[in-house]
Amino acid sequence: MNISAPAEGLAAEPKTLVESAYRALRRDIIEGRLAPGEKLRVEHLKDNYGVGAGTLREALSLLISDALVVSQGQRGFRVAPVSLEDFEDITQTRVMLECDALRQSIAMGDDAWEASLLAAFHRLAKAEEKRIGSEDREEWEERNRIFHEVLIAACPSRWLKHFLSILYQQAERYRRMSLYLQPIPRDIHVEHEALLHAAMNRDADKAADILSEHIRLTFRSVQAIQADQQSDKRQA
Amino acid sequence: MNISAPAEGLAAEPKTLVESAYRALRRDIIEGRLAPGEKLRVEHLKDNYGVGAGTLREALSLLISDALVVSQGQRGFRVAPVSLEDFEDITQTRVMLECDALRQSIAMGDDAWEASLLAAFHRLAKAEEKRIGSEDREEWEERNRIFHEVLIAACPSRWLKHFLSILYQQAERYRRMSLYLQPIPRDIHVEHEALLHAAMNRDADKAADILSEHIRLTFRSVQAIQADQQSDKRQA
DNA sequence: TCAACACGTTTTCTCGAGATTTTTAATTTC
DNA sequence: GAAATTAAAAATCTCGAGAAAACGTGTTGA
Repeated sequence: MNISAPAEGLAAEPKTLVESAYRALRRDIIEGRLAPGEKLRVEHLKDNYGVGAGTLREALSLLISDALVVSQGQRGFRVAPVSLEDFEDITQTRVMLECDALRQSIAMGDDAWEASLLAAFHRLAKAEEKRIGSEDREEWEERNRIFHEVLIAACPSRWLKHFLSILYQQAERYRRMSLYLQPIPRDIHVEHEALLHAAMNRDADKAADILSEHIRLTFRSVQAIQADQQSDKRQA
Repeated sequence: MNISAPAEGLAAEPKTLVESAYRALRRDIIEGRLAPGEKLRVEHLKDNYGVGAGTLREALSLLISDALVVSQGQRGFRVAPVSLEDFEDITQTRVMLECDALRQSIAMGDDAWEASLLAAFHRLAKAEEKRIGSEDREEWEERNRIFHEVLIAACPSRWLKHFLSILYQQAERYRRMSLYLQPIPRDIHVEHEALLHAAMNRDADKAADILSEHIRLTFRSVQAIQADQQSDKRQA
């Protein structure tokens, strides 16, 4: 995720094979098709993604920026491992940065920002309705990301937003493990709605509180799932 | 700067040519030998660094993680541009993150941390003495980096420390423009000493205040230099 | 004078093959 | 039987050459 990437996720079409392979790999890692810790053998993967070895190596190098891939000189590439400890760190860091960014955004957002926030919420709500029946998760994921992005869009700090985009991506890996088997009952739509209203009312304290809880709840869900799996193992 | 890099900057020897080229390029960018905004032509640079084209491309891809290089598909690589606006953003973000990390570090640091902090300060002080006469800036730069790193070393958040290492590197680019022509009189040794004592006394509020000022002063120095250059231009 | 176009040059992007290093497996030795 | 040694196999790392795109220059036409 380049810091100079176009804002608001209006990702332009990939112009090079490196870019295509980078995106395909990123998707496969975030969505779990490439398992955490898995070895990424260039000679094997280059066929899967239809590019040369050098091109694939370059794509993997780019994924190191996002901390989705790790490399240890002379011993190749691996999918970045996951751990509950890491997700807790991601969650806490994200709460701190995203609340700060949200406060700045609420303080500085203008009418156009309010309008795009409403629009993003509406698109998300529509996807939430559709999501009930279908398994079209990707659309909801995309719109959820954009809603969170627009919330902090009026924050003027490019670096804050850059770091948050990395953390969001990291969190998505974990979130995908928990969202469809909800050990903690939650109505995400209601959470988003409360967030929207607090932001529109320029109530920074309330918005930050809701956002904190919103982010932390996902961590607790993943935590609960892991606890379940642990006790399952013990019984078996 | 890989997040899984060994802590405390005990950088192991580079094991691959990619790693060597990466470090050489990073150094040349931070120290200004490769100018901000400059085009990085692979065919030309590969001779300078004594590696093949593919290898150099990979090194450049790694530098994108650090936001020291930017690329626009099909139009090659460039050294990341600099601007006062960007440095102000870096400064503010760094103040927020580094103060938070420092508070956590002070809260959690044990005896071993205190010892390594004293040691790092001592090494820095020695380098400061030597620096008066000589032009051996690199040693001081390295020890200054380590002192700041050790200050926050006891903070348990790997992500916070990862982001801070990126911001520190960015700030170093700007700092190198200002430190030897000091438009604002300052005694950096005294600042570091006050920081050390506040940390050793576990006075988090005071330490955070000093650190904020310490980081902000560098920004004001660069700001003053740019203002001077502007007025010089106007006179000429 | 300016804009648009075409051509040649430069640079980027991409691939496949060869040299090192790591990993695996079998063999030997205590 | 276990540890150490050795050799084969696999994977990584590296380079140079060819295809595609961008850039600069000079020409043409209104």
